[in-house]
Amino acid sequence: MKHVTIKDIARHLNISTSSVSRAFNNKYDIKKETRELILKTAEEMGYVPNPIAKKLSQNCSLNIGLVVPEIINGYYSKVVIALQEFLTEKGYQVLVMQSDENEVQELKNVKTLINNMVDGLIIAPTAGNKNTSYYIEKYNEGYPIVFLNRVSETLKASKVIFNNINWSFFATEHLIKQQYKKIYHLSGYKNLCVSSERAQGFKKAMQKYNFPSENYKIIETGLLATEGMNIIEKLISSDDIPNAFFCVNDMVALGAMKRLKDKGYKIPDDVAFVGFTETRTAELVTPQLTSVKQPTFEMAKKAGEILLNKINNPNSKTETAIFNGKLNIRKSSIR
Amino acid sequence: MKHVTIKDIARHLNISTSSVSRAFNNKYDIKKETRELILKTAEEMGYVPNPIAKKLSQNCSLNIGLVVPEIINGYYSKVVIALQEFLTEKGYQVLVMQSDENEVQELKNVKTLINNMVDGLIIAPTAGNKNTSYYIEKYNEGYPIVFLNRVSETLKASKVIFNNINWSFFATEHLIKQQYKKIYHLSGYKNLCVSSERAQGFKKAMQKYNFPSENYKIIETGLLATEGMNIIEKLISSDDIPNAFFCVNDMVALGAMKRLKDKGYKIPDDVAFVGFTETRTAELVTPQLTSVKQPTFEMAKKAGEILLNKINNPNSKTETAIFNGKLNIRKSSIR
DNA sequence: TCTAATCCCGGGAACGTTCCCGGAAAATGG
DNA sequence: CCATTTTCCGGGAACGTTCCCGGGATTAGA
Repeated sequence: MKHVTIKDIARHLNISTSSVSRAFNNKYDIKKETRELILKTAEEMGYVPNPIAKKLSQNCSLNIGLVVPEIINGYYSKVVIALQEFLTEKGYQVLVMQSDENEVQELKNVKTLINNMVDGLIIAPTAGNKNTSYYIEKYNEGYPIVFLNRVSETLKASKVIFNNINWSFFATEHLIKQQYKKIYHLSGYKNLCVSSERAQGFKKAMQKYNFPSENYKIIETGLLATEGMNIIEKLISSDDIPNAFFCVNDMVALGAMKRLKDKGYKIPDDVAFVGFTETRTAELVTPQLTSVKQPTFEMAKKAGEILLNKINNPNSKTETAIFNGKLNIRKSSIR
Repeated sequence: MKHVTIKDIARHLNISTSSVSRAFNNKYDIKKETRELILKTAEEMGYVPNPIAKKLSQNCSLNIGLVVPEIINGYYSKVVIALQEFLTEKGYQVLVMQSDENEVQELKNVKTLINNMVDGLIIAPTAGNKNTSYYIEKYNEGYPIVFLNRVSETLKASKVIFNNINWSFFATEHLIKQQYKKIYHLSGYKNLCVSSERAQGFKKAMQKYNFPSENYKIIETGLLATEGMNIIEKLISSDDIPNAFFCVNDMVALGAMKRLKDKGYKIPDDVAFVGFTETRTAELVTPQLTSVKQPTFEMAKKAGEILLNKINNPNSKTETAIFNGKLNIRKSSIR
């Protein structure tokens, strides 16, 4: 288990450690032959560079911190994978922490990561803005941070976001064109920007198509399937079921759909559904769920690119990337 | 952004760096008052220890490598979270890599992690055994490795596994007791031990209850929903649909169920379903899917415990933990 | 042929800890 | 009061790299 080091190679070849180091870092001031000799004997001696020593001497950790709300959520597990792949290839390691939709936990995670000397952070914040000011402070101090997905367009920091307003507008428009006359929006937490943006898009569509205010409604629920179920219970008991639901995400849609089906409603004949942030499950339920697909991989990768750029080039400008998606129309929303 | 170090504190208090180090590591040979003084001024000066230097000097990385087939799979995202929580609390960091059900990728991941000097590895191997011999070799050299979930009971290494045989026996028995007379098992890859174990459990039940061989069948599919869908197509075209399916996992069950529903079959009246490794979706489809729930968190945590024990106590014995689960009976399998 | 530039390489400090060793001061024992 | 132990602390090497500095050898320029 004893590791062979740069010194062993130097001693073995009777040269200096500097030269060995130079050979590995492909520096200019080394003769081609000696470089090749060093690499060859290093290979033979089974040398692998010690990343920890390297980190200490260059004082950077080559670690990137990633904070997401919930890994079990398919969206964020894709984010994790995408960044994992992208950053590993660039020589970085990714430390993932989840905040469980809890601001206190989130801040704790970020501080843990900073204390562990990550070279930069990618954060998909939870609802609420209690921590944002702290992050912005760090960001303004020059600490490389990129916000992903859950952050408002007005935030003054590098970020990668989805065009929620437009795509929830399109999703709603689709329902309108299918001639559904009474449409409710099941919204997420009010203080979560993606929720409010999606609600805005919904409202915009309602107004553009002159829906009378008694024919649409925005109901705040949450992000979980159970919350979709609960709201249906309430609506049924107050006999207030519309023709169609546009939901803040697939989970809420699936929960609501499930409960309505159990109560004997026919989907989409009695009630139509459109979700958001397409999940794997969307295609496994009956009827299949119409949903807005986001380019998750691309968004995550972009966040990685912006972050690395900031790390390698500290006074690079604040960057904002806004992505568009695709409305996958399935049986849950067509007559 | 300049970090304050142990030396700064030493200089400021006019003491040695050794003492400062001792104060932080709570070593015995330091006076209580000086220790408190040091901690206090360190706090005031905003000192945070540099983990990289610590790692170098103790030559251990305090990193644990975790290799899973697929993070997007709900089971493994739970594993990731559980280990993340457990190991972070113990002062370790977790580096997660996914192998995408690909042996080559898996080996590459493991080697990357080893080169990055992880102190130990937790591996949930993909199907096939090409890499296992390499891992066992490392294990026998004393490298701390714990296998999780996907590994046969006969493997001579520390491992945490689920009692697949018994619980697929119970699941099958449940279908038998519901009076289903013709039951097929949709199995995963043949060379994946969890698949073959689950098939064994199924067969055991069939034999115990004296099912004639024309009334049961084991069909090899895969682990994905689409594979469940495809097999149904085939069975329908050869007019070979049984009364009940016991499936290797929920995804296959959900795919198969979906396709049967689309073709007009009633679940569970025409065909019943039981899955395995309960997913979130199990409760969102109609009818809800009966499934075997595994104690994922506990299993992952146990793997972490065994690993840490091995790291801190290199000649600790090989350990095997076998877990049991629970059959959650829902509408998809009751008359 | 002499000077200046270029090319290589070695020496050694630095990164921020831990930890071993030895010694001074204090406490203990008789 | 002296010898011995205990308590506490400082010095400095070590961990394995990188990187700056300087100097010798080689080449280029006239």
